[in-house]
Amino acid sequence: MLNKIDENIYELPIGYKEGMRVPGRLFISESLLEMVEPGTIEQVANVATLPGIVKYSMAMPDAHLGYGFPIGGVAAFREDGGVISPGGVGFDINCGVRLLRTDLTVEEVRPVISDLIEALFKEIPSGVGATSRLHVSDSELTEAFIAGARWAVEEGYGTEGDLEHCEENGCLKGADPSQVSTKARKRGRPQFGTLGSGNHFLEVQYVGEVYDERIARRFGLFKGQVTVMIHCGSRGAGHQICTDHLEVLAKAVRKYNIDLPDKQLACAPIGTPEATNYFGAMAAAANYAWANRQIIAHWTREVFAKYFGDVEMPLVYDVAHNVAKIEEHMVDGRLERLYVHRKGATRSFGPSRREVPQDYRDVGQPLLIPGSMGTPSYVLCGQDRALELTFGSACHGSGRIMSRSQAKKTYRGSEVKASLQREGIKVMATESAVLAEEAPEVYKPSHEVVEVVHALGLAKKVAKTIPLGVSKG
DNA sequence: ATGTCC
Repeated sequence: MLNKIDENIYELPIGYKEGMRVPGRLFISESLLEMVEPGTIEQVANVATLPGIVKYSMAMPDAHLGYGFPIGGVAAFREDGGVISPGGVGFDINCGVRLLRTDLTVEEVRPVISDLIEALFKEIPSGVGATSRLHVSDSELTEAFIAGARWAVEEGYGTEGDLEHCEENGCLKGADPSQVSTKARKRGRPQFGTLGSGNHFLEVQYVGEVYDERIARRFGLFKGQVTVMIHCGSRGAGHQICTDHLEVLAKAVRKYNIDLPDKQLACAPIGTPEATNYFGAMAAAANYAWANRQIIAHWTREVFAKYFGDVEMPLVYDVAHNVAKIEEHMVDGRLERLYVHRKGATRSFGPSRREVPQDYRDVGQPLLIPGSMGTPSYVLCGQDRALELTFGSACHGSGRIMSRSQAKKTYRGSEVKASLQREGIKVMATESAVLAEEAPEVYKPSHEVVEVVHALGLAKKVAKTIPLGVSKG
């Protein structure tokens, strides 16, 4: 059924499932493919049946089972005849990663890592349903939905330079706060400026290895340097927005007579009110997430300032790995406007794209690939080759191989914590169960995932960061 | 991921 067509590329032919409009493509190694559940392959095939899908239904090497679309899925739809689907974005709209760099070295930070993590844990609220020490009014929330990270910067959280180093400058155009329900606002307002739970984290790390000196220098990275990685999304706001609009889109599927192999692929034709309204609400959630990461980054800088004085902590970059965006891509020799859905997939634009910030333009955008808790993360650089293969996309992380429930049965939080402590990694979490759910063993090895995208030329390895301490939900 | 089932 899966045909190997090249090294690390497998194709799922149109004939695999009735209704497929395009083939499926998995960008994955043989050994990682063995870890992919059959259901995930099925989801790749299901996405290929959606109206207006262009080229292929794609899966990155960290692919696993998701809601409707696989996590690690990339699908692009033409404006004329295509659809937009919340399943292709995910519940945590604009879940993403940002990386701050410092001019501190691992030798300076390691001796105080325990206190530093305790301070970060205290200052940056985390956990399920955590509430913020920031109190925004309803109109301020509306402004954040519209302006994203810029709203936070204008409120004094961070600098103009931060915005230049955010994907989309930290703001998706077309956000429509009128499509955000009262319920979503009610959940999102008190959580604005919180980390969340699950695989979300704030990690103090250091650059353990540099693979490409020239690009690392361009990103401001050097061996032994301390960095901070923040991984979080749109909290209850994005979750509620997704839930609300799934309900509307389930009806739209019947209204517009769309034949779906799975109800979880609920969608609406681009241009219909249902699709436009979801897109407006999704953009609002994406902007909330960017502002959220911006606020958290600011508080992180404040904590570092207490310990290390007036330390500079520029933003290396901020990537969105759960989002749908309008982008121009070459299709059969023509430039077309496409709705690119990346769910658990990172944009990987090389030098030829004007979306890459000016100071990275000659090398490509940074990609931030978090490892699982206690394992290395990677900084990659976008490559033009990705435009040919994946609409300019690559992997987003390690990818789960064990369910949360199974992980809780298999591991104990206290033991996971002790084992990390033995490696010198300080861990703080609101709930011990989260540590069991996020045990390093429940994820695919991140280095294997990164090797595949590097070998395919989707993104280039630049540096590896090693955890010193982590604050979690 | 998520007020982990209104």
